Amino acid sequence: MSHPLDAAFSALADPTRRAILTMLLEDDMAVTDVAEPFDMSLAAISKHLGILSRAGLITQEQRGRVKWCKLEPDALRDASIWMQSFGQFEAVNLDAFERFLASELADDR
Amino acid sequence: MSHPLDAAFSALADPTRRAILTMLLEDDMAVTDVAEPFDMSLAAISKHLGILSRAGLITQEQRGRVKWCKLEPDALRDASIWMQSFGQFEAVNLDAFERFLASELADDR
DNA sequence: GGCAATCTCAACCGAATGGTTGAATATGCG
DNA sequence: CGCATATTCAACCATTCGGTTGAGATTGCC
Repeated sequence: MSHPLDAAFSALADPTRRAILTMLLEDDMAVTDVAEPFDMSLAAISKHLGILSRAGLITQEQRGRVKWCKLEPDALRDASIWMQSFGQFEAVNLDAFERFLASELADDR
Repeated sequence: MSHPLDAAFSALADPTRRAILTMLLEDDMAVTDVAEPFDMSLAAISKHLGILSRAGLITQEQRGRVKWCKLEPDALRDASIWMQSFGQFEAVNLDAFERFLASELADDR
């Protein structure tokens, strides 16, 4: 799996991992807390986090005995940019999207 | 693999399939012509095309003994919108993003 | 009809995936 | 120290994946 896009897309292909990313959108989380809502072992979640980490979609920082997981959207952005090249469905560039985001946030608060 | 995003992302995870999509960006192609530049059997490419087709990323139309492959960017668009929601900062209202998309497209053409 | 061309099917193979369990390794706390 | 908490490691298992090969099934052409 040499190309970084391979890792990013195949990490995104799993619904558990996408759910984890969505959770991390809210806030950074410890491994145990990430695992809590899922009906699977902690070891399985630990593996999923490893895959997300190796794909660059999250980073993990050890603090004490707790490992904090943090969303890292750069790899997502690369994948997104790749998809943009199929621009038949959207003439949107990321800069425009960021301006959109900024205005959304400005409106909200 | 119940969720449509599962199929889309895991189809995109393979470099051969991404290359095929890029080729189809140029023009519709017959299966044999798709297979030509790759160093693998026709049957393997046929399988890849089946996966892309089941993911909704392409459609295939039989005409005579030739099966034409056509890029179908709707599934790509769904996946792209999902990813955009992770934009660098905060959670984004998808409805708002769709309105944004619509207005962008309206402006362009 | 006969033959080449186009594409899929079926069976097989090795490697990767997604899960399990039980043990191991740190770390924090009373 | 002794114990609970947090996380990973290692071995295992069933299933899927990405490829192969050889044999079909259609279709077009002379």
